[in-house]
Formats: sequence, structure tokens, C-alpha cells
Amino acid sequence: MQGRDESAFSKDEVIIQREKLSDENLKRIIRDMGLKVTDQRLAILGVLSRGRAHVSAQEVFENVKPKYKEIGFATVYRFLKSLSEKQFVTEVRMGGFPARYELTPKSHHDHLSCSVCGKIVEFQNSDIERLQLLVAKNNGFKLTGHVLELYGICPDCQ
Amino acid sequence: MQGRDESAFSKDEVIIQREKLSDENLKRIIRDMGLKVTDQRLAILGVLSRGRAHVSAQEVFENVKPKYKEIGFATVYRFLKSLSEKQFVTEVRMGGFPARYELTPKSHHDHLSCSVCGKIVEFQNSDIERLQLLVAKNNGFKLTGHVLELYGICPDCQ
DNA sequence: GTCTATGCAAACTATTTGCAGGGAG
DNA sequence: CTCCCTGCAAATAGTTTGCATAGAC
Repeated sequence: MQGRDESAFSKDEVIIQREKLSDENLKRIIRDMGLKVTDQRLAILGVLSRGRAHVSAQEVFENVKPKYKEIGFATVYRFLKSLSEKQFVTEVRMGGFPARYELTPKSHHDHLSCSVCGKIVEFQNSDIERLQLLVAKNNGFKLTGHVLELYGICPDCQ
Repeated sequence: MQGRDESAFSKDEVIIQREKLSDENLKRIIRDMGLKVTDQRLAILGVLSRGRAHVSAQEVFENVKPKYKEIGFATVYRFLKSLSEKQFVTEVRMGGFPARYELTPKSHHDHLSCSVCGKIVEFQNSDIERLQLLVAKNNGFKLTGHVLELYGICPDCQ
């Protein structure tokens, strides 16, 4: 999808290591939430853990449907909501696009998203993080968190 | 609201000047967009320029209604959209909440807010802006905007 | 007078909820 | 066997669009 050579590879861009979760892991996550293990829930979690990060409910639905043709949107939304509430997944909303979901990453990162197609790229930049701390300190604040979302037009949409 | 002395004043912090727009100014804005001047449009712009920053379409509607009881949501949305497209207002979407609109500030700024008392400090930091551009460029994106919100605990609340 | 803007209602998109039956523990 | 979970359909919230009329220029 990206005819980009090594030299152009940004130091900021990160390929987040999403853990490969075994079926047993998935089941434990569900049980830890105090919920029952069902095929649908396993399938939804499977999509989140195996597939591309940042999937919309629609995409989850379409990925699960081949196996469980009778699954409904309600099931997808309801489970995604449970997962969000329990912090197992993070809901990312950008622009007017449908929410996208990712397994809550171990390592912090920010998002760069395309305002045309909605594609999301993750990045980390320690210089920005450091400057944020500085701004907070200069204002006497103790920094506890931040949201940094960059909007732009991706190479494919330009 | 700020029992703080001069020495603690950060170089990053800015007090945003929100311009007081006269009726003539409002009309000019509308004409400059190549649109016709109507009472409804003046009223909508008036709400944006006089009231609190970051109003939702709903709030604009409610503020205009007393004067123009027959106004419809469509008019509000349509004009807000025109204003956004022409960059006269900026659309801010956070979480799953309805979009909020503010007259595009002359000087760009970000927010540092206290998670205890809710106080908001606006700041500018050109180093961070520069780094953001770099991140976008490294990923082949054309940067069009960003949201940077820092959360922390202010001096008074620590 | 011409063409844009408006109000209304209906359409649309993303998401949530009510309900009766189905399945996990 | 008991609830929780599911699918379906209907409901909701925010926003957009189609259309006939009203109004700006």
C-alpha cells in the first residue's frame, strides 16, 4: 500500500506492537470483565487483536459476518462499549467519521488522520512530549495527560 | 480568577483577543463569501461573535430562535457549513459530542486545562507546531489542522 | 425578475435500546 | 435452570437533503 523506501521511513512513525492474543487470552479478557464467553465476542476480539488497528464498528461487523452470518450490529456495538468501559479497547473519534476502535496500546502514541478517507497513522514523538511537559511546567501545571490529533491529507488522497 | 504574579507568567501563555464584530463587519463577512445577507445569517454570526466560544448547532439555534421564531435547523447547519468551508468558523469535534463551532481565531492556540477546577489556559508554542509539521511531512501527509489538549493540575489545585 | 435562501419534512448515518427467544455457566 | 446474551426491529441523535415558496439584490 505504500511504495516507500527505507530512507523515507519516518523516525516518528511507529508500528505498534499489537500482541498476538491466543484464544485462551481472549477468553480470559472476557471473563475478567465479568462477562460470558460467546463465539461472537471471541470473534470481535479476534478482529481487534489480529487485524489492522483502528477498525470501525462497521469493519468489525464485516469481518465477523463471514463466520457468524447472523450477527447483528447491536452485538458489536454493545461489546465494543463494554470493552471501552473496561479500558480494553480505546475509542478514537476524529472529524465527523464513525468511531474507530483499537486494543488499548501498551505504549502511548498519538494520531495523524486523513480528513478525506479517515485513515489513521500512529506516531510517537518524544520531542513533542518533552515540549508539552515544558509548557505545563511554565504554567505551573502538573501534566497528567494529553490529546494530540493531527489532521491532514494522506498521500493517497492528495 | 488568577492570583498569579507577573513573574510566573509563561512565555507560552496567550490571552486570545476575540474581536467584537460590528453589524457592518458581519455583513462584510457574508458578502465576502459570495452569499446574500439575510437576517438569519446575521443572527447566526452574531451568536458566534458575541457569545461564548465553542457553541453547538443546537445552541446557535436556541440563541437565534427568540428573534426569528421560524428559523429551522437546516438554515443553521447550512450556514455553519458555509462558514466552515470558507474558514470563518472552525468546527471542533470532541468525543461523541455534537460538533461545536467557534469563529476561527486570528492566532492559533491550544489548550491546557486543569482536571480539578476546569480552568483553561490557552497557549501557543511554535516549536511544537514545527514538530507537528515535520511528523506530517515524514508520513507524506499535508497537514491541515490539529487538536492539542493538555490535561493537568493547575498551581491552585495542587 | 432572477436566482439564492429559507422552512419544513423526510432522509440519512452512526449508534442505542426494547423485547422475546437462545445459549453459557 | 437461571440469567445473560443475541438478533431483530424500532428508536434516537446529529446532520443533510429535496422541494416549493419567500426574499435579497
